[in-house]
Amino acid sequence: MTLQDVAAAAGVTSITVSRFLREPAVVAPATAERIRSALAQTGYVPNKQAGLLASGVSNIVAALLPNLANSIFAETAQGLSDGLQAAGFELLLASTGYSLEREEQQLRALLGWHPAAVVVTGRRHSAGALQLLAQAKAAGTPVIEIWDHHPPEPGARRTTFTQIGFNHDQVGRAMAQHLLAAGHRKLAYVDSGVAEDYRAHERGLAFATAARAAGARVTVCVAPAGDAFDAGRHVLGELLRPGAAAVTAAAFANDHLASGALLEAARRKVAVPGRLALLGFGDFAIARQLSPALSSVQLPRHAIGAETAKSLLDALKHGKPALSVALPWTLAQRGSSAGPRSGPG
Amino acid sequence: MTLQDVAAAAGVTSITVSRFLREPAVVAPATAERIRSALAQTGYVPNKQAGLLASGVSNIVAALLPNLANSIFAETAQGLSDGLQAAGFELLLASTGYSLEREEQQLRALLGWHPAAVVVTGRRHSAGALQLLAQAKAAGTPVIEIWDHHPPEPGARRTTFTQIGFNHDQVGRAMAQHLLAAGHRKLAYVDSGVAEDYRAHERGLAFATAARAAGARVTVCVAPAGDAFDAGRHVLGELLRPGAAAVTAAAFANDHLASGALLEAARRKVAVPGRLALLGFGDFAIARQLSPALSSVQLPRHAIGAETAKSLLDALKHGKPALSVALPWTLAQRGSSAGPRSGPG
DNA sequence: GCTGGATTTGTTACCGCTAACATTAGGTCC
DNA sequence: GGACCTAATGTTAGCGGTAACAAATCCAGC
Repeated sequence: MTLQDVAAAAGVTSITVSRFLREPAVVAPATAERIRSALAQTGYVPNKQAGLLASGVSNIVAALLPNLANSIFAETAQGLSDGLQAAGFELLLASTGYSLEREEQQLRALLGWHPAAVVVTGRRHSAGALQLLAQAKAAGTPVIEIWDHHPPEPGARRTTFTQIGFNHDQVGRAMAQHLLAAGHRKLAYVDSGVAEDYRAHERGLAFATAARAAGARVTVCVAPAGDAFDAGRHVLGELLRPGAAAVTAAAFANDHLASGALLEAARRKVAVPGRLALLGFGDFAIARQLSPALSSVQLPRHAIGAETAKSLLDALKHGKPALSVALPWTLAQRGSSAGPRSGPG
Repeated sequence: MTLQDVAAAAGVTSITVSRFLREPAVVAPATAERIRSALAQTGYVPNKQAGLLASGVSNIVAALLPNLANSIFAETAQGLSDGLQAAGFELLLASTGYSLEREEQQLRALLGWHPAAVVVTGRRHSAGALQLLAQAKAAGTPVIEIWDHHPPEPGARRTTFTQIGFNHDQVGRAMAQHLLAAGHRKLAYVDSGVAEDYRAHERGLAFATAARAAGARVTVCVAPAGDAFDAGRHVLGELLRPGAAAVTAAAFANDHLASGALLEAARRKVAVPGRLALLGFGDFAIARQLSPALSSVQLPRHAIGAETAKSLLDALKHGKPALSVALPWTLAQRGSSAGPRSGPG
């Protein structure tokens, strides 16, 4: 079914149907009616390949996220999707599984659709991906890095892109300060098992640096791969092992790990926060349901997507580059790290 | 950057470059080398719109899921994606938010890409969507309905499509039988707040029918909208309210609701399963972490996607229609509904 | 009744790529 | 050494739509 078929059925030429579809007002009422019925009768579905190719304008936004299963990025995708759909844009999603190599592959595939804008997660990319992005930016395609908002590294000589997200160093420091303020001096940071999640690693680094600067001792450990709850349970066991350096508070790379630890603590009848304070990251739905409720860092998950869509649409409309935005986050103190510490440190 | 530019840089015509990209072996080694360097130098990215339009073959599979944020469908998407990517197909994903109207909209948009196959969730569609799907099927495009595997309804005269999933009536009956076998005679089924999730509703219906047939009393209630854990907590309060009909076991539309109820029971020191047995659906990661662990129905979440990809690729390769598949599920008995009931029913 | 502008529809070329066929170059065989 | 095959590359047309311009129709105004 092509425009030609519809046109034949309506007794006009294809361009008239094409016009009717894009701007119904410009065709005569009688013709419009004939076209409308021809359309209904043939069940015509416009071919986007042909349309985009001919018009040269794209209404596609390509977005790359580490994964879609995790609620953390799914909400961002939702925010993006909502904002774009309202403006008539189509969202092309792909996931990288936290692998830079896969990111480059997927990016190459997505660019083949000639998107109007490109959204990638984070500011670390393979050399090839970086080149593709720089090329896209040079060609006037807005490129936005989301989930990060960091100043450019002094040494690095690379193209910079619009960033919409927050500063993970700041979050790491805030997590340390929160536990320090409660009187803890023997801390642990539990990194995620996903080695390529450099943002979690950066938070850990900032956490450790800030805590050590304040005179605290920090143990950094890495959660095992596999189910994150189980990994958290396992880590709790490690932290409390008799031979291990005693810690009184632990911060985690994400709420799944922290929840696992919290549940395991309950099972072992380890007092939280009395014996061990716990602090998560991401504020997943389960976090506030546990008892004690898990303290966690609330992230602008949806806002990152919504803000990106807004910024993108603005940039496309006015031809100006999109502006970087630092979005707010908050550390929600709940039972698992409640109040200043009273017992012996 | 078009093929022409690359061809000019390599001193050949565009068709030679086009051939090189699709089948490098057919161009002379010396030419191949020149093309390779021209490719690298220009940073050429092929235009898929043009390629698909010209060749008339599509490597796109369009899939519609209720949502992506929920792990239940995200895993299916992952399974689909994995299987298709390996075969060189691209997955075009869209979500419907459980709305038939949005499904039709999205379907219309996706069909504009002229996909090689279409995947939709469930067997209930709007009249318009049904027409589009029938039309696609008539044109030789495989259409697969996932997450359901039910015989066609006797009265309905509609095109039937390949189904890959499981029978929700069976699951509902099994859930009832599980609780009946433990001696429960006062049951409740807690439907999800998403009115359009007809699969949950069907399970509830089958649950109630089977239980009543066995002489049990069944209360069906609907969880309030909003956070599913909170909804589950709320429902538990309702079930135990003094005025309410006493129930000794409750089955839920999903594990989030059930987990909320389980956590609330713990908070209220209501014995589970002693005073109230709980049974979820979906086997979310959190389910087995709670104590008592939540009994739940384990679903072939990933398998539905993987099997669909396999079936689809097979159908496309051999031109035969894809085969319907009923995938296995199991009811995992855990602490929340453990053992035959001993106390007074 | 004719002119001139507005309204409506049509014609032509082209977007970037590929299928099908055409051409050229290079080597083999008798 | 010319016919003949093979390998390598080029030419032409067209995928389904849209932009830009051209033509036809209609009506107001004098």
